[in-house]
Amino acid sequence: MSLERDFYARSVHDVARDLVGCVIRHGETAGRIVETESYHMEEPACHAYVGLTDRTDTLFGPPGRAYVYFSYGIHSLLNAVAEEEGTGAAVLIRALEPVEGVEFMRARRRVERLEALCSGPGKLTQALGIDLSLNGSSLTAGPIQVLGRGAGRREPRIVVGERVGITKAADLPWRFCDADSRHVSRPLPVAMRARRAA
DNA sequence: CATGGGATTGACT
DNA sequence: GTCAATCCCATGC
Repeated sequence: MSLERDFYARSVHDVARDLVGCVIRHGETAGRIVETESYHMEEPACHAYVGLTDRTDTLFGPPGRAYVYFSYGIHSLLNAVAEEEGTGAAVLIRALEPVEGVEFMRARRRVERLEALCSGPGKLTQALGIDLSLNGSSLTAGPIQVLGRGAGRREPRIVVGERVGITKAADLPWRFCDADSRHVSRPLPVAMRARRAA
């Protein structure tokens, strides 16, 4: 049921789109992915743009591993390494819909609202207990697992938008959101702003 | 070795 | 809408 290496050894943009609707699990907690972004070494917003360094080692490694890095001195951000070994590319996991272990998430996050638990890349790592020590770990063998969209589950309706919070290559449409989810992070993509659920 | 920027969040005006 | 917290890592002296 876990996604295998071949799933990740493809165009990082296809991987990002196809990860929406999949379930990510760590320990007692799990959530359904509702938002991702793709990053590729040929474009300056990607950490791998600078080439192979100690930091980007994981990005250039084999597909199907976790790239976890620290942001703003506070947050761990989780990515799934994609494309063949030697190509620096990864999918940033930006938001989840909580599925399992909601009380663990509430305890770690110290907030109650379901929509506040995992609606951002720094929030979901805190909720799932993911930190820098998991950088380079396998997503196919664990401890972090990624499960495919179950058979019979609906195909998510995907809205594409511009990536969030970057200053370089900010116009590329490499953000993928579940159009029907209330757990997508702010700011919402333009295509999701007008329609408010009744 | 010193410096500065960043794929964020939460609190506040 | 603004802004600070806080630390890893790349770069440059």
